Parts: sequence; structure tokens; C-alpha cells
Amino acid sequence: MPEMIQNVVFMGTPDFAVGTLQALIRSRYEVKAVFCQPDRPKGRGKALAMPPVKEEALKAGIPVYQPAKIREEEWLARVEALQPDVIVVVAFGQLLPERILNAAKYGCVNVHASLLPKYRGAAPIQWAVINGEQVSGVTTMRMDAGLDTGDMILKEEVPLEKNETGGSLFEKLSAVGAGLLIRTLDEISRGTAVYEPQPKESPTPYASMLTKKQGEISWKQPAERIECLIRGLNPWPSAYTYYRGKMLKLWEVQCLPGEPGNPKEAGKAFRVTKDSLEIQTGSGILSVKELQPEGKKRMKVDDFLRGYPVEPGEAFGKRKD
RNA sequence: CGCGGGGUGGAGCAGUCUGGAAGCUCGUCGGGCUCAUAACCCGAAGGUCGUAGGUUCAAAUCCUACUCCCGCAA
Repeated sequence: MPEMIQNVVFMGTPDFAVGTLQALIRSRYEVKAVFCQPDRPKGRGKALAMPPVKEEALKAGIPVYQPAKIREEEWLARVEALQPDVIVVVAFGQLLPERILNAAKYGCVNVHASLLPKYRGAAPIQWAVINGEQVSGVTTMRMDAGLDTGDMILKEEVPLEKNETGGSLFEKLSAVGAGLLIRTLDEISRGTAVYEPQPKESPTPYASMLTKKQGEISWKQPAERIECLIRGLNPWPSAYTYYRGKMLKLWEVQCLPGEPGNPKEAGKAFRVTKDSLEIQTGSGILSVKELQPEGKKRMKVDDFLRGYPVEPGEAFGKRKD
């Protein structure tokens, strides 16, 4: 059987895409070029940093292009000139115009970190954790003009652990995605790929990009919801509240079952011992295990309590004293 | 030169403004009490106060430079 896919163009930017790029480089397919977002100022200083995908591509000696806007003629022409058999897109960060979608013989194949049609959008991994899903996964699809609405090709489920975080699921799905992409290309190449259209409507809200603001904890929420939010936003952008006017990030908490407490006191310290800090929520009690005061490092709750003696009834969540 | 917080016995903090004997809550070690204990009582060890220089009779504290950690912003 003739090899139907040889030349691949890769489009991706952040960490999540690196595993897939590596898998592709190791595979029998040839990566002709890599497209990613331009270098951006990053970190505390302001130094320009390369996107992770770029670093990886340079290591492998693959040409890298960094269009600010890929829909400009210059770039469209360049992609077309490469005459790719397929374009692999993983978290590229830019909407692809029609001409790119049609630039390759087998179109654009996207790796999406959810079980489509659930969690279309920019942050499917974290939203799955925030919403307390039992299972998520990765889907490959042939992109169309819509946002994550293309025909699905392969899917792999990944169960969520009890203490799953956005970060831990990210790692898992990144690895799964790399393998799934290769298998997807194999199927396309062999001509055995089955394209399954998605339902028009997604059963979940659009998984929009995460913002810092989303991390502010509303203590009126039930303990379980808050716990999921904290796990989902770990390690980024992280969930936080305020203590004595300063930001206090919560990294690890535990719901205390069967203890309703007094929901009217939501946000106040419920019970404090020398090594445990329990906070009242709108429904249930949350025990804090690991946290981080503004300007300080992450620490266990008992370390925190030695230096910051919390009074029972003291309120969390107020920005200023 | 993006904005800001911080580096004090093993841990988390106070003390710095207003220079003048290194402190708090824990931990560790030893002893005691106890049926027992993560509880309680008594005692002990452990710190060149991030680094270097300066001011001063005297610096954790004031000045200068450097370094490391962290939050915001991007």
C-alpha cells in the first residue's frame, strides 16, 4: 500500500503540544515545518521567551515560523508552498482561516484535550476538573471552520483521580494526545480513518480561557465545588482567597463529610487546632491542607498556623482590613 | 530598567520605622507525670539575623552594592 502521508506541518505553541511534536519527530512522518506564536515577554523581568514548541523544534533542526497573524497572505502562501499532506494542530492559539484548513491533502488534524463534543474551547482540561467530571480524555478531529466542531477521528478516555489537578490531568492528556495523534495519522494514511460528525450542540458550556479572576473563591459555594475549583486551577492560575487583607492561595483542601457546620458563617474559620484549619462554606466544611500567603512559598497548614495564628470565627475572603 | 513582598536556630513568624543583651509558636534531645498519649510539667542543645562593604562607641535594625525566593502584571 502506498504511503499516503509523508510531509507534515505542525502548528502548536505551549507545553501541551510538545509531547505530540516529539512523537511526530520520532515517527516515520517527516515534519517539514513548525508554526507557533511569536516569542513573548515572560517571567518577572521582561525577557523574551520562546514558546516550548519552538525550543523543541530548534533542537530537532526543524524550520520554525512565528506568524503574529497566520491569516496574512505571506503566511498563507508559505504554508501552501510547503505542500503538506496533513497539518497537525495542537493548541496553536490562533484561528485558522479557510485557506489553511484546505492547504493540506488531508486537511488539518487537531488534538483536543477533551471527549468531544464536551468542553470545546481553550481550557478543556481544567474545566473538566472544575466541573468534577469522572472521566475526560483526548479527541482527534479533522478541523472545520467552527471552534472544535470538526469531524472526530479517534478518542481515548482517561479517568480522573480523586485528587486530580489541572496540572496532573494536563500531563496525562498530553501524553495520551501524542500517541493518539500518531495512531490517527496512521489510520488516515492507511485510508481506514472514520470521520464521525459531532452533534451540533455541546453538552457542556464553552471551556473558555482561564483567568486569574476565576480563582477567587466564593465561600458561599458548597465545599465540593470549591474543592474542585482549587484542584482544577492548580497549578495555574490557582485559587485564592484573602486573609487579613492579603492574598492567600489555597493549593490543597479536603471536604469534611457529614459536617454541615453553620452555612451562615461561610468564609469564617470554623475550627482551628495547632495543625488543622477548617473553614465554613455555604454547604459543608473545608479543611485546608496546603496554602501560600502572598509573597511567600507554599507551605503545609501546620507551618502556616505557627506563624499566622488564626482565630476561630476569623473571616477569609476580605480584600482589606 | 514593569510593580511589590520577603530571606532571623530544623519549620512558620515577631523584632527593623524610634540602633544598645536574639524573641514567639512549634519541632528535636533529656528528664518527670500518666494505664497510656500526638496531652501536661521541668530542663537542654541549636542562630556569623542572605552575602559584601559603609556609617557608629555600638547594626538584625541606618546607607550602598550584590544574590536567592515569592506575589502581581504580561
